Amino acid sequence: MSKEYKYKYPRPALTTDCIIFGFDEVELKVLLIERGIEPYKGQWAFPGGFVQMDETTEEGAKRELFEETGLKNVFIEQLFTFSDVDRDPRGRTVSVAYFALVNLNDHTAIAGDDAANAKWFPVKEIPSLAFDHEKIFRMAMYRLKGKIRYQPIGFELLPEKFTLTDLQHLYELVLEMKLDKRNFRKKILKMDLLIELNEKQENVAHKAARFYKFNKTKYEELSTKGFNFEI
Amino acid sequence: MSKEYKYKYPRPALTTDCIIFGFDEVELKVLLIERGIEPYKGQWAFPGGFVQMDETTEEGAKRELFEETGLKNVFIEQLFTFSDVDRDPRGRTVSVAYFALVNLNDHTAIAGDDAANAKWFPVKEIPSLAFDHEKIFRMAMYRLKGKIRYQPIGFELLPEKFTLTDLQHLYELVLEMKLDKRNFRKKILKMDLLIELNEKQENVAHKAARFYKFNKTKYEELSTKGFNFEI
DNA sequence: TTATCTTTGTGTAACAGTAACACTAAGAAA
DNA sequence: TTTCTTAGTGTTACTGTTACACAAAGATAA
Repeated sequence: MSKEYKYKYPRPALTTDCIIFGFDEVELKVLLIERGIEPYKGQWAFPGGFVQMDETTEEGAKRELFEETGLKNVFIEQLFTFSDVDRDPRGRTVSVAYFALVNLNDHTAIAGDDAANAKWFPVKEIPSLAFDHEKIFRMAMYRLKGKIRYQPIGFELLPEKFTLTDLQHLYELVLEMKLDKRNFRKKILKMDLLIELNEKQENVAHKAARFYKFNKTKYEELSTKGFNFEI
Repeated sequence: MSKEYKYKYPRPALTTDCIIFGFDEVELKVLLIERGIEPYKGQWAFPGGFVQMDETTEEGAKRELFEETGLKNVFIEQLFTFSDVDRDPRGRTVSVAYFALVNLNDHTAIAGDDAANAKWFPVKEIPSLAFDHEKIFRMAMYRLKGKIRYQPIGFELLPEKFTLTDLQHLYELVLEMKLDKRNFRKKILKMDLLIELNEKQENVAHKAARFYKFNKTKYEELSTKGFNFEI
């Protein structure tokens, strides 16, 4: 039966949208879904859906993320709430957007590889998007760029073990600027937040680089004491 | 007639809350409203209300702000969307919180002075608050503190004309730390964003300080060219 | 009219952090 | 064994930050 829920005053529909950034050690990508129905049928959009009555918007976004990628326990953060009156032609809809960061190499079977209508797009090759999702995307990029310098969120995009060159490349990619190798290493190592592993690259046609991992526990300890991460 | 609006799926109610910071050259304050009805009757809460179908959440927050303070054209910014399932005992309610900055000296008749149930509280003397408003308040304070260093939002709290000592006091108050007078002046003047006025304090029992005003136009020009404000 | 009080307004030197820059070492492939 | 590619490392100049004290202005009180 339809039209079951009645209210004294009209209410906007409430949805979440999830901007999922993925990094495969080469490119920064976002996950888009091809819409199968009108409006905007055939166009690409961020995964998202209605907020249920028994979940917070963050839980809703995590649920969507899991449904689309099979991933749990990934970094997720509220981005912004979009509420333009005409942003959805079907009727008044307010959307709380979240952005998530995942690594594309650790997890072999992340949706988009199999799901026919989901695909990872390099952030430099985004097609035109449905609804106000281009606006949402610009904001997500801006936030990522601003945030990566002051919070150690870059590690969320890298695999557990990474080389300093990997890390530098990621920063160069996101910040869209070249960084000096020696200065970058000096700075990041001085923070003393990386654990040097007794492991090196294998099967590379040059000197093998050492692997490191991020010391999250130490970071959390330090940041309660007022330490500020900064690249 | 009631229960007029019907939907196929249940929808949370959508509200805005507005954390209005005011500065009177001595203290930093926030505007609170005493609730006249249940739930939380008699307790204090941030002004807010339901989002209408023909306005964005930001327009709704501005409308509330105008209704409570009579102020228009003040600085306002989205803070966060709060969506805990049980945050309102009357039923599922999601609230988009905004924070606003106003100066309490420029405008003589700002609500709270007359309206019996609205009052400015120094941020160090906030009573216990209704709903999840204490959580909202903590977040607003944290945001203000973080943001004032990297964006020239402090000027929104000061009158048009202010002395460098006023500005320094505001920063000391918000950042909760003492700043060195000479270094503070050097830094702020080097940015070249203040216009030195040919006007000094009057009726003060000591050497009169010069007035300055913020060059907003120049800041906006510079920030498009990549300039970053920082104290 | 002079002394006192309060706050304004200013410079310098030590120090810390940032930016610029090039070569040797390792290891695979030819 | 030579070549190729990337890893890994230090020093110097420069820039910005911190720490710090006293004379000038101007109202008020003696």
